[in-house]
Amino acid sequence: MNTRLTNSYYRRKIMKKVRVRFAPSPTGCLHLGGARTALFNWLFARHNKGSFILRIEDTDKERSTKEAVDVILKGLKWLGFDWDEGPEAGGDYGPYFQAQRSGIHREYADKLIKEDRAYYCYCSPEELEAMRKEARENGRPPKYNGRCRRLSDEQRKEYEGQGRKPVARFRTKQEGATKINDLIHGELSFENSLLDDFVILKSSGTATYNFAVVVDDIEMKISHVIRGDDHISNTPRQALLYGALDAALPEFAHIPMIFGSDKAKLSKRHGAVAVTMYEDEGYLNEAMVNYLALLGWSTSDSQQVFEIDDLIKKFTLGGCSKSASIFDFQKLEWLNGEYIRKMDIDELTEKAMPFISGAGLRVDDRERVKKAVLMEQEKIKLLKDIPGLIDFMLKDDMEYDDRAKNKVLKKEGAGEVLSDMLERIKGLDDFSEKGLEEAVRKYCEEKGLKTGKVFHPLRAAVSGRTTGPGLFVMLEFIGRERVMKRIEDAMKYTQ
RNA sequence: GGCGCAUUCGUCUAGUGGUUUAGGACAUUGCCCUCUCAAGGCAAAGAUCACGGGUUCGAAUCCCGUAUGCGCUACCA
Repeated sequence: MNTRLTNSYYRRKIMKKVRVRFAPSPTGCLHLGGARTALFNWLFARHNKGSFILRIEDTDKERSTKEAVDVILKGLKWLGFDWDEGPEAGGDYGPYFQAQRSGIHREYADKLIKEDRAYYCYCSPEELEAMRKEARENGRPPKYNGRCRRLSDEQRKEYEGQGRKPVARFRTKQEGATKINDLIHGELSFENSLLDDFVILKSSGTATYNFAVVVDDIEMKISHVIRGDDHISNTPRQALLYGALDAALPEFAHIPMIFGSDKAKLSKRHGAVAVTMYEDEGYLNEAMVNYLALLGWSTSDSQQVFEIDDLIKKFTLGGCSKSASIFDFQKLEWLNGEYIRKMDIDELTEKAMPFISGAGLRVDDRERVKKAVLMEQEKIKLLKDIPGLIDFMLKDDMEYDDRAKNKVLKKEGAGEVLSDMLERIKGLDDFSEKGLEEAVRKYCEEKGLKTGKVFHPLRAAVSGRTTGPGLFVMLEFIGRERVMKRIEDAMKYTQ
């Protein structure tokens, strides 16, 4: 076999290897929008057997915190998005904290300066502000006016002498247009003349966002940039930098944003925004991932429920929509219920435990808790709901809700039914679901009563509510002694 | 202000020139099942495809305007 051919084939394979990254800035928690961006990147990587890289963009030293990094990592782990390279995972293209890459950024900037594709600018923030204000007042776009574009050595020395610290600006070419092929939006075109000489290195010596991403994406051999469409307008600037740095452009895919119910950007107002807060609310990570995938992505058969492997198998960027979507809690809850219903009872009990004990219920008899959960499984939407659904079965004392007290127990005949039931239950040989049902039905028959006339007061008396699990399983579970005591207690509400 | 992106039932969406009286899902309403609540089954209601022009025998689908929303226009990311 021809070696050269093999090499080029091999190289092409390498070049084609999918490498995507999720690059959050640790200035806040991992919210839904970020989680969804992470999800699409992760799915794309897994679908294509590529690498998913996590890079922390902490160049804004003012606002970045270590706590935020931890929260982001925790959120990603909860959702199950494992990363192949990044914090904790390591990798060959580190460091994965952008702040630690400033040396690399500066090297690239130096190269641009040397080639005169970038230059130092000594204008102060005040001067720039005045410049913009003046431009605006005269009806011109507030672009940088290029004052330091051609500085002589003397001028530069003079500024330095004044103690001015320069920024580095990219010499943006003003002719032509920059075209970007976006995998979701198609061809995007931008006039270069609308761009100004943007800053690539701040006076502190650290890179700006637009420069740092490009350098890091080149260095990390990122093949596809999948990010929120709020970055579309940044893309031409970045594309120009790729060109100046003589690097091949990655593929771009800009995914739509997620809004709250008021069509505004998601914020604190929309409730639990940190992804980890959904865990505390009793959402399942599988449901969350499934729902997030449904926001802005779909298959042509409108499938709604996806196991994670199915999602990986079916995910393509072509299935992404272009327009922003509104986060719908009701649908998330429905999906959560779907997953809870499908869940193995031992696993469900395990996940429910913290919520149950957190509500002050006794959990030492695990089998008992499990049985109680099983009885209500089909009804659970959030894990958080569980204590309220089963507490009357696990506690000795119990309260009567309004409907039970005033509607059911007050009904005519309820008192008589209850005192009869008390007698029969006392003398019942087989206090089991089956035995109870037989006895109660027999009683109805003898008395010529509709089953509802008996079942309902009995349920209300024993559970204190009008809804709940099947009556007879519930009675068996609660136990003869407590059932009898509760019936006695309930008689005081009857007329 | 300039530029960019978006616009199909309340919400998420299918749809890529004729198979569309615009399909599905959540939510809503009704019926069935049933000891209750759920779940499940069935059904209804809900979209003049943002608006206005074109192109075409024919447009939700292509083109051009307008409106609205969002984004960028920072030494934030």
